[in-house]
Amino acid sequence: MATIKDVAKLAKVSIATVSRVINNPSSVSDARTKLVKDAIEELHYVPNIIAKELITKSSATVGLLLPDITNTFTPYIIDSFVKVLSDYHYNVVTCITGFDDKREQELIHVLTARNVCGFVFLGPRQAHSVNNPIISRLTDTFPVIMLDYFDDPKVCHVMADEEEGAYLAAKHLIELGHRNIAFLNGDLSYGTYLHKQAGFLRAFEESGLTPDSSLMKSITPDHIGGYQATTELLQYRNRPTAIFTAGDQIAIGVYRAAQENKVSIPSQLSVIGFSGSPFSLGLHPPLCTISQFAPDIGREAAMLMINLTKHKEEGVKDIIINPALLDRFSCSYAAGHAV
Amino acid sequence: MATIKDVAKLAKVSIATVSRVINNPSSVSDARTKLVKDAIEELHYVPNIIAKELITKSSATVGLLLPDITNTFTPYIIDSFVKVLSDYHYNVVTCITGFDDKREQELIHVLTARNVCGFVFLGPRQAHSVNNPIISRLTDTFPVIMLDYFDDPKVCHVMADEEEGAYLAAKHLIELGHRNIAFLNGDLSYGTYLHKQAGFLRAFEESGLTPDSSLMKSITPDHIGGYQATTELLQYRNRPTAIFTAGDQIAIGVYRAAQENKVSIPSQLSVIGFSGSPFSLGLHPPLCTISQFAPDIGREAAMLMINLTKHKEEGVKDIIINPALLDRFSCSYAAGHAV
DNA sequence: ATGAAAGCGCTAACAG
DNA sequence: CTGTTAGCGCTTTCAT
Repeated sequence: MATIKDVAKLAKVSIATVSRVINNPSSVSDARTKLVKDAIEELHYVPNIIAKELITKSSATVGLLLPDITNTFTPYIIDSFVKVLSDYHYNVVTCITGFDDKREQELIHVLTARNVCGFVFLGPRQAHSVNNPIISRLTDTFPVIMLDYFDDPKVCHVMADEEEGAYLAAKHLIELGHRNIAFLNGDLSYGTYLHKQAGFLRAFEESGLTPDSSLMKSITPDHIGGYQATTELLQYRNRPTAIFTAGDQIAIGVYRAAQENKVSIPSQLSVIGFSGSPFSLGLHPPLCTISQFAPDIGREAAMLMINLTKHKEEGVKDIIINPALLDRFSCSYAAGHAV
Repeated sequence: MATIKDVAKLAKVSIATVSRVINNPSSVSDARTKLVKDAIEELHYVPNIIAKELITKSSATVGLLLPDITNTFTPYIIDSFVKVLSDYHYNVVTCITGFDDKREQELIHVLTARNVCGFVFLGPRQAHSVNNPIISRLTDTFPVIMLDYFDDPKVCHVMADEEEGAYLAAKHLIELGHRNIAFLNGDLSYGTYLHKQAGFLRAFEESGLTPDSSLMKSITPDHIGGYQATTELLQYRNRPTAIFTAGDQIAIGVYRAAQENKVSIPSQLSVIGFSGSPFSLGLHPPLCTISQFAPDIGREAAMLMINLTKHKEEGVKDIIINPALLDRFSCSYAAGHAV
């Protein structure tokens, strides 16, 4: 790889002049500018951004940490996040923790050593993860953006109001006349599932109803967990007439279990998912779901990081996105409900 | 952020000694090692990898370029790719081109400037993309790994034999007695779809059969394209008894169209997908599909990159993974076929 | 075993 | 307008 020295030598100018035609072209005479540009062309010279950042003490690389990428929600956030940042000439180093605390800690360390300008954490995080104090301390040095619940006023949040989303879902089912409503949720040690539960309960409370706790389950939040739980639920004497799932992936399993048991959606079983990934439209019938507007989350997180770093915008800023009920064809009135 | 100087000052040693306790501990006395380690601890010192790489002229960052991440296949490759690389202390800068040639070119340029150690291209690529010559020239300086068809002996390939995969799918349907077999494929200017077509045709040729070209369609390779095409196909007088799709996503649309038209899978319509993403198991009935073993592709690509950079392994190496038919419940014998 | 000094590729005063 | 010089954070001879 050619360096600035090689260019300077070939163009018969000093390296300072080369640096100037790249960073401050107006300060160099036309004649020398041409000389330098020709040399750059000839040598296929590409300035070393790393070296530049070393001396300017800047960085345009953001570290993105996430536990899992193999779901239908995360990639949509990454998509807009990465695209917006690259529009502004930022790079993203993607790290996958696999829900492993030790690994996450190492990755945070490596990203620090790699001179990132900030951190973004995407995906479910345990309220009492051993790394949470480390992340809190990170805010002394870097902007930290959480795309999830995290209880520290020094980190920024960009996320949907998931409590409200779950509230919307439960309220919708209650208004349709359902009373035996199952809730297929994840592990409550994660903030996301805890808040979804809170929203679910709030809808019941508001209606003066009491949820059947035997229908509220903590499962592995994927299609397998959804399939197993639904298969069980359909045997219950207080069999649910509606199921709300903490993620669209879970709903896939619900659909399969329902179809295998010849339970028709929505006439015999209403289903609402959570996340609003496009593929939920591909199910039959198209899944009613709570959209978190993944692309918006990614875009807003990217813009916030840019403001926090480039414009040195001060003050912690939280961006909370309103979730919305995407009413489609997987919900209907409960049997016997007066319309 | 503390620097090596700060540590040296606090430990009252030279910066060379600090560097040694980090990189070559055996060459420093126990007493000074402790002094330095205490100072590192106290200052939360993290060595700047960037500066180190600048001087050692090394790099452990690989550039990953892909057109689209919002599908059910790509994330599985990224998952294993990123995880294996981080096990070996490599980082991955992820860039999304959005099928935009200009953007891809800029991203290649930026990654070069960011001192990556190599490039990986993941996802469909046009056989005559304007950037292909640029990528070819990249091989003069960097290892380049293609996770797709690319016609240059200087780039490495890690991918499934997709021609063989399509052949397997078509052969399976033919052996089940199907003759009216539809093929929902993508744009043939992309190598991946062209080779799938070749495999499809080979199976027919081998059986002495001629495919019905009116059943071979180039569509947008997602669930919407699959839905639209299938809705049409089901009106045909030579209505297909089986459909092979170039991707699992397309098959989602096929399922929906079939269900809406009360066409039962597999008894009235057999379906085979392509890619083998786990979610295809969640469909009802579970989708028969050609697995490309995405996690293997990611892992092998990562290991190859490590060998190419760390061990300076010479010679271009291609790793071709055998696809496999995952026979599940979406295919059955053609009506009237002798069993 | 340890420190001084040179230098990776680059920018940014400082002279001229 | 242009070149010289110092130095970003770090490693690595070269002496001692």
